Amino acid sequence: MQQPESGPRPAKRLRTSEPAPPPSPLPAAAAADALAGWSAMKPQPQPPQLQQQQRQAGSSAGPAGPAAFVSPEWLEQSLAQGQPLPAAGFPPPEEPEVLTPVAGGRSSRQGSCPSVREGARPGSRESIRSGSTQRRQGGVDADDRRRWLGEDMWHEGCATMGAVELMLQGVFSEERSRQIGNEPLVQALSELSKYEGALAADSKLEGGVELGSERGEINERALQYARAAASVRACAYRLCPPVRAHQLPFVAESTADKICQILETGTCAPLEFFRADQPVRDSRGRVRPDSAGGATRARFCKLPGVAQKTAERWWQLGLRSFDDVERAAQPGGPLAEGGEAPIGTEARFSLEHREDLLEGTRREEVLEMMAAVQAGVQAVTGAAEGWKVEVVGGGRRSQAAHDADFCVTHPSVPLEGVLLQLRGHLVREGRLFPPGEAMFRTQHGRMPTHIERLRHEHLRRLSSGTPSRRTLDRFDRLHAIYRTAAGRACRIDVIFVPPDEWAFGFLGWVGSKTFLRHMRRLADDRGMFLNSHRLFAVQDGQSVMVPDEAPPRHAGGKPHWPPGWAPGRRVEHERDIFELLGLPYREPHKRDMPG
DNA sequence: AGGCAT
DNA sequence: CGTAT
DNA sequence: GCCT
Repeated sequence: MQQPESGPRPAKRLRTSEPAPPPSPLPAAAAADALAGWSAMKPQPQPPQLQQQQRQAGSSAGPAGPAAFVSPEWLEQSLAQGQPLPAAGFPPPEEPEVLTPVAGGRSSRQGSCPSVREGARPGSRESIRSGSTQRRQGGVDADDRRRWLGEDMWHEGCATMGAVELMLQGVFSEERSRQIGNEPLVQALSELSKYEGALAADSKLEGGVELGSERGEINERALQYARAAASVRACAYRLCPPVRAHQLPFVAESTADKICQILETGTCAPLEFFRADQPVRDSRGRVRPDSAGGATRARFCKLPGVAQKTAERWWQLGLRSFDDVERAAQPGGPLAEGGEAPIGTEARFSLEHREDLLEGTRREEVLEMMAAVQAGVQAVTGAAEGWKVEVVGGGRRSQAAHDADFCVTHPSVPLEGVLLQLRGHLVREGRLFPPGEAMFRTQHGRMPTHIERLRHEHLRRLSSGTPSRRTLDRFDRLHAIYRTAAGRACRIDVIFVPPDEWAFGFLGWVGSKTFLRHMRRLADDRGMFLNSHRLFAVQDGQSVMVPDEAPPRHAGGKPHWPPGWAPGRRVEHERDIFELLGLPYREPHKRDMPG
């Protein structure tokens, strides 16, 4: 079948969509009932979900009584949300506020908070629509784009590009965002994303048909909060209320509301409910029963070897803390061998060493591990010179990281088999906890045929929209637990990248995850396919490597060599990939889009 | 309404 | 089911 | 939940 060489490709996934469920009971009425029923503290006939929520709110986090020590903000937000909020996030008025709205941004050319515009009231239809004549793709008009990006990053093309490309013009540095004053807001949105992400295992039952449990399905709320958090991190001025919908990319009505609440009170309803392990409500005001336990489940997910399904399992067993889990894993408990949900080897180890593993990896430990990897590859290959061992992952983007990631290559020594030798070496040296005791996963031997497989993957995606079955890269890799000289346990990843794929592998392993999603979406928009191995395009129905076999594609999918590029030039550095995609280069510490 | 990274 | 950015 |  002949493939189109340019232009938008067909719909990616053919979903069998069920007819929409009948409209739910009036959300406003239900919400009013819930609040009235709660504040009056009188038992009224109600749906079981509401009763459950009230019990939880009253017993754990709710205030002792409606008239006691609640702040005006608490009352206001509870009314706005149509539900009583946990009181924890609403300190009495004399307490210092977490976030203090301050007029005027450091980088703002306007000299005052640019969100305050003449006449427009926050959140009103008037203010939302007022800029619509100017608005381009991405929902954000040119003036707002320019203020969001800042003068240094702004250029003419920014006025009309799509939202994904616009985002990639930004600078994503936690340090910069902190200096501007937006980092507390970034952290709040990122926290929401993590709670939503921890719930991703929940299967949504609609019309009796299970949705969202298929592999590859995503949690749209987690994704959206991550995008919004990234957008705020790149914002060049200090955000202060009122924040309008479409004032910055990936922030529309719903998120703008939450941002205003966070800026005014330090928190918002879903955040407080998640923190209190209570179920949150969807945008239509309906309780999402599967969202109970967000904070506890997100904490469980931090253990290596534990993800959404296991965390949900533990929550449903009534486990509420690591101590609970530890007790349940004792002989006779539900998580013991022969129990109803036996804990895995990796999770058991992680639980035991949680103090080490949850603390994260210190700088000197990263350097210790890097030296061990460097010495290890030299020892097992006998090649003393030429090894390149680079810190990647969060440790490359910033100082703080939960684990240590290393990309390894050599210009002439064949990498086949080196991973297995290194693995054995580090175990013999006592530096890695051995298999059977802790996380110890390796992938090897997938490299020899990987390019042809990637081409097929690319074409299959293009024609049928079917996503690849396997989503991780094909490099030889090791995921394990390292024992430092001081005896601490640290998560370590070692990835062997062949020299001709170095730039792609390095880019893919430096991340961040959210940054990569944006880059790969942009490649897709351009009719290309980007992964940790290569950049591909389609030509004559074939998948071809860019730039080795074909020029990159630009807007409209047209083949076009960027300045400085011509047939024969190869990708050597990360910067080359940015150029082929038509993006401004960003150093790793400026790719730190939060997740 | 379809798509959301690989 | 968990693994990576 | 936001963008196209």
